Amino acid sequence: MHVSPSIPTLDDVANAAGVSTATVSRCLNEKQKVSPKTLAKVMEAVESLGYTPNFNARAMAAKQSHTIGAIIPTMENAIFARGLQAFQEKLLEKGYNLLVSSSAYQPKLEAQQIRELVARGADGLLLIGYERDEAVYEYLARRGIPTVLAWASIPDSEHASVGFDNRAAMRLLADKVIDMGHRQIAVISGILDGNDRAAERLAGIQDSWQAHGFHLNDLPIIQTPYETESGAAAFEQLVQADVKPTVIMCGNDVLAAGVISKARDLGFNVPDDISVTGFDDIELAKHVFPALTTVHVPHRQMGRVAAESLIDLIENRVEKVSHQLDISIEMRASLQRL
Amino acid sequence: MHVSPSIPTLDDVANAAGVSTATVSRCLNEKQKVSPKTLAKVMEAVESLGYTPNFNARAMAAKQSHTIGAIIPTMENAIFARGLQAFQEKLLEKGYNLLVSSSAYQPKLEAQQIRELVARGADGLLLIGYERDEAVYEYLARRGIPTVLAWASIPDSEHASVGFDNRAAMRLLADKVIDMGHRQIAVISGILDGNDRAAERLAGIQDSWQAHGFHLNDLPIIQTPYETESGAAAFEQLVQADVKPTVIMCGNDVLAAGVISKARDLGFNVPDDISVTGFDDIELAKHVFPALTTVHVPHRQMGRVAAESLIDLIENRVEKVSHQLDISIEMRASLQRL
DNA sequence: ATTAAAGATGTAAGCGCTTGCAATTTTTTT
DNA sequence: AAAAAAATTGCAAGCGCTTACATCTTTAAT
Repeated sequence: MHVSPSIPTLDDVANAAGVSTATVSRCLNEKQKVSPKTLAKVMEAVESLGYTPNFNARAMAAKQSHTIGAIIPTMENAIFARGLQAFQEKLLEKGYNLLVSSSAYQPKLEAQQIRELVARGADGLLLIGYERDEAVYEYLARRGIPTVLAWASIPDSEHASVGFDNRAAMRLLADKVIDMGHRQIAVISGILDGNDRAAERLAGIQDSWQAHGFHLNDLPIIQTPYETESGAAAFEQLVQADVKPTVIMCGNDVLAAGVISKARDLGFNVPDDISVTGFDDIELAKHVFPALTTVHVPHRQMGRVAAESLIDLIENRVEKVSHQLDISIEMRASLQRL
Repeated sequence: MHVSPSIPTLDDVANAAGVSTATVSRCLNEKQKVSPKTLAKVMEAVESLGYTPNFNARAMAAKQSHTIGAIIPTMENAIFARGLQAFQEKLLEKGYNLLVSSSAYQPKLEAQQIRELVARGADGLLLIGYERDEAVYEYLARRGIPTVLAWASIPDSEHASVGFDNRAAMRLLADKVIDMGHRQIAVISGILDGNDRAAERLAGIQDSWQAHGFHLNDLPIIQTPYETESGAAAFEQLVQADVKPTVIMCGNDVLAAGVISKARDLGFNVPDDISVTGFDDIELAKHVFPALTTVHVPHRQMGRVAAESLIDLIENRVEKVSHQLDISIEMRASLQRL
């Protein structure tokens, strides 16, 4: 005869220890409210039964889950990995758990995942960027879910955020590129639709371009998904133009890696024949050859600060604040003076 | 006056639609048991109230969560990203959700996360590798939690698994290396303790080495964490030996990327001066220069198959099976005939 | 038209936990 | 030693949902 594996509950522990369930619950959650001897008695019962609290029941009764949800556009490339890891570490340290899902850069899917995470009782949410349907923000506000937007910063906003100014950062890099003598710039951008970071970065290049007295019509731009293959394909297309670019500025490092590989395949020497720049400074950037000139983003710091801000929001109900982090330009071999 | 944001419940919907909560529940879960007109009525109420079911309550009442937990050693490098993304996609397709956490390669932490996920009501678990405390397996068995082990395969085991033979794969690569004339092999392995994949891979090299009549004492091995920096440091150490290696075989691509970078920094030409091999064939492998010879692992397929197996286990209670996937050797420029 | 079968809906008992309040015990104060 | 205050503990009412079972309608069969 098969006895189904019965999982011990609070009741079982209470019986074993000869106390009420309320007391057991207190032993688990507010030790200071319980006498040392009962605590010992109860903990022993917990041990011997191998009791683990049922999370769903606890969340439901306590109306809080000690869980934070994060929705990132993708797990597939390293853009968010490092920041998210730091985010999680900080959360664990503070007694929270992390639920991750990925939206595949699809706003619809993101909205759905937000509902999903809220339905799961997430105490707070980490979202990437700020551009999303107003209805989503309304939903979050109505539900009273503390939310932090990361990887972007919007100081004047009604939302809490931690990130950096994508536009100013990219402009800084573009200024440098132009100062180094480049006049034929081509841009490989991520898909702009629904991705404010990509849009800001492109705008940064355009800012610089125009500030230097050039015309937007003379700035070739290709929009393509954030994948190395796409970067490679875009490069192939760009170098067939009448006026060859002397530098390719990419919306992120992943695209740039694709460009560098493809350039070599096609017989270009980077940076002698053509320079390349990226954005993010993911690990890859140091290891492609030539090493990639890029914008260094303090991912780990961003993750940590985001975690702290979010928990502040949840626990202390502090005002929403925006943290603006500093970026820096990482000059490496892929960009050369003309 | 501030009205706290009150979240609509099943009751609210039932009232609004003029039916019982049971009926609303049926509309949401088993439409076919409800008449078309009530369905319409209820759905309208759901819409207008903006109702989202409370996940915790549902999981508790139904005793199943439609949630799968996965614990991976790290999110930080790309080793697991691709497989996990595919895993998630397949799960979503089948109506399941994924909860991810990372154990930082610490068995203790992993055990804790397992309990955590089980407490959260995970219907099943995806774990990496097979080497873990027997107590963990007992716990899982007692709780009756279907579990699939991935990134490793253990055909003769009592556990369901989907993966590949790390040992045989690495041996295949080592055979190739030796066949190409290399006699001075040095190995940079991941930390063996608590990481069966790393151990198997090392064993594969040793198998080949001995099969070719060499002595284990002549095979330098450095154990180090799976990070590019560690790979670089290990390389620096290895090339200071009396007999210089002609090839460095690395436990994974991340280590190998570190080696290639460092080698260039130190003035070595890869592969003319020294060859390098990796394992995994992550994206990075194609984009380092020279491109990395490595073992190609079908990560996406592994993720998909793992998802399917796990769901089979959960829904149909089928027997545990092991899926052994085929790997292949990806010959690229970093390995050269001697 | 009568009865049986099938279909739709409602009733209510939990699922395992937390927590306000009341009851009890212990400690402190007078 | 009695009274008051403080510290422990227990009681029991939910938290929002699912589902076995009972009840009521409708449809099919005789």
